[in-house]
Amino acid sequence: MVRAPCCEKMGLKRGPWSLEEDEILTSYIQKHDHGNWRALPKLAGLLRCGKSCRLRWINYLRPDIKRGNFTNEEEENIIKLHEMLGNRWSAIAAKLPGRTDNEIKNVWHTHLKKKLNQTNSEAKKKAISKPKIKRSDSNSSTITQSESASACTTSSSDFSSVTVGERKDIKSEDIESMEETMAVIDESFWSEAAALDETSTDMKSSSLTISNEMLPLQYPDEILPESHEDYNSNMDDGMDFWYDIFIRTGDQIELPEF
DNA sequence: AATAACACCAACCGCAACACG
DNA sequence: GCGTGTTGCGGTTGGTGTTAT
Repeated sequence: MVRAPCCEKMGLKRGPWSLEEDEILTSYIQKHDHGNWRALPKLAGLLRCGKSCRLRWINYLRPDIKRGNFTNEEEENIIKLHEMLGNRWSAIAAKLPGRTDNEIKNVWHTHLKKKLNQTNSEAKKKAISKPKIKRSDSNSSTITQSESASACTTSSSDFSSVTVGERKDIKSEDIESMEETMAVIDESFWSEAAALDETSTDMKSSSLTISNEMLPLQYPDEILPESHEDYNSNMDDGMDFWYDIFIRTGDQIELPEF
């Protein structure tokens, strides 16, 4: 069976929809439901292919579509969902009532991708001056990057992982052990840390002790990569560096210059 | 004022998955 | 299990509006 030629070859109309066409399609679907999309245009009296009608209805005419700009909350949700699901726009749209996959895809390519890249490059710059971390326990030596890398494989529950430095290859077993305890502190951590440093009256040096109040800044568990493959795809999609220093409650961080 | 460059977004295309006989 | 038709999805395109030169 040969694929049916689409629209133009069949003498059907293409391009932007007129108000009249919208009205015809809307009133037909309201009366009869869409049923078979392929048969719909003929039944409704439209010179369009079924595919085009379906798209128009789903992305524009459906009554439950939310119009207007995306709120910050929606944008943040998209970013988080994209980290989790990748380019599965329909799955992302399913979590955002009133928004279509096409709209989300557009907003991702026009705004969020740039926004994320900008955020990452700023974070990269900040990461150049790495903070020193002092352990609060008996062997309170400053943590080095190699130490932190080895900490990756530990599953000690009182550790939180923080990212600092360039991307490294991480084995899938490392990911598994990290998933239980891993939390990534992102740019907001450093800005918040800086703000704390500025406002704190008893803080003489530019250092910060990790306290429980800071824990909510950690990445929520549900947006961690589900698999090594997901992890890699996230990395390829702009999240191209992770800090790899591990901190825990009570640790003291000497903050970099801001 | 003209036009080039850029940004946005609706619509299209091709493919894969699914449904059904 | 296979062939065919339909639907849904993600990537891409191109028209239009806006901003910069």
